[in-house]
Amino acid sequence: MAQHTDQEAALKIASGRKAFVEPLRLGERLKEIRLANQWTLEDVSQKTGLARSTLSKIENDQISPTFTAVQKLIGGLDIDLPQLLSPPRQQTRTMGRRDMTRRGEGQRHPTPTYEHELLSCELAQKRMIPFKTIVRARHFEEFSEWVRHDGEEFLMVLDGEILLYSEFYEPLRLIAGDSIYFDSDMGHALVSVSEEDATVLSVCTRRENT
Amino acid sequence: MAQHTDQEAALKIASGRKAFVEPLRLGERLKEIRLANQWTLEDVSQKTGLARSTLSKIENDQISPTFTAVQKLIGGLDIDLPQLLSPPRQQTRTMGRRDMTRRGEGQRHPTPTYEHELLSCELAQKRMIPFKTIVRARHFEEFSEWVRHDGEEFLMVLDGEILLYSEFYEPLRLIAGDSIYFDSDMGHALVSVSEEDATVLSVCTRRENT
DNA sequence: ATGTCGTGTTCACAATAGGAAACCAGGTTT
DNA sequence: AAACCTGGTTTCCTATTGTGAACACGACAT
Repeated sequence: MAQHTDQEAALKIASGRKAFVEPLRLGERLKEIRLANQWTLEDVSQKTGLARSTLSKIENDQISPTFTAVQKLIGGLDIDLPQLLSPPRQQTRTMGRRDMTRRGEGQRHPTPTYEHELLSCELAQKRMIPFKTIVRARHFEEFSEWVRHDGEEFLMVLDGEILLYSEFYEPLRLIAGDSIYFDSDMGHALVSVSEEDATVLSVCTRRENT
Repeated sequence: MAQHTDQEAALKIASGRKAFVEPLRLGERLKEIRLANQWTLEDVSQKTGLARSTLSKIENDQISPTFTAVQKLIGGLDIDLPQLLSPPRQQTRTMGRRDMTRRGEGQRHPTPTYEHELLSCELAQKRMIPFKTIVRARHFEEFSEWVRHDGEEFLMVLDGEILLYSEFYEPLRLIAGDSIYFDSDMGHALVSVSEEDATVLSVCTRRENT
């Protein structure tokens, strides 16, 4: 973790959170694709409608293309985003990473209804997202709409007692030690029903990036 | 002249089924995500480092964000491209399964060193495997060899105190409330060091089907 | 009322991306 | 040699993005 430029560091501080800005060699990748297909800049220009010069600058990381430009690229070259962005298939498993979080030392992230504490957030590129939550909500009405996010979620009540509302089921009462696993794209919402605000531990699957 | 047009048409058909650039309501989608998480423009600004005004204009499709801007978005909000771009991703899975396990009602699975209790084991085809463990081992020597399994593991100490031995690190002392995330193909082993046997909650990723 | 937060939008300007043309190789042809 | 191509880079200049400040609107106080 010593490869941070000042700008990246500043960004981290400014954003207050992780901001794991991956290198994302988009230009490099584009060039790869172009050469792999033996296309010339002019060819690509024809296909995409972008100027030769623009393409050159993108490949050399001299400019950051506009999103419309990216669309023209993926449209014109008939590729898709993942293909453009996932050249670094490095992923090299088995590197033995680890990231420990002491009690209460996670990154706190308050909302009106929940108070989240993200755990192990030093580690990017992980397949699960663990976090502890203090359930501040007391009534279902406090939620403007269902909470939902792609993937699956596992949840265990650590303290207190909650009511789990979900889109397709009756509300479920859970006390400390109880746990539940569910598809998190089904709307859901938690409220505390114990005297003190309940706390739960959740683990979500991260969305697969193809 | 006509030939030129034909050529272009042929090119389109050959190279791009999606010759026309789809609308791609990126702004709309961003707003969805923002509201779904009950974030304000200012919040998102903090998280991403982009100006409030910029975000507003992006949401209202008044500008096409630069790719660096998009990166800041996905980085700051901890989402990924597909999530940002695929609003119609709904109704794919959304089957809303769930599986609840009351405290102590999981499937017990004892070993000499650990006493596992599998949670939510009614549900097949899930991406995570949650289980609670009573750590009976008291000395590292009780393990004949490293525990290791493909994927990643998240672990939180529920009661007591443990020592986490791992292949590439010094032993780590964890007490109730502490948590850790690690690549589980790295050898690991737990021993209780508190008076009573410690209990931990673990969640493992299931082996990928690739 | 008036004030003052907090949220989202709209200025006006600075920063930067996109495009046309000029430029610079290195090959061919003459 | 010089006169071409051809593919890639660089130089302008314009169009657009990105930003801070000002603005408008409500909510909620005083």
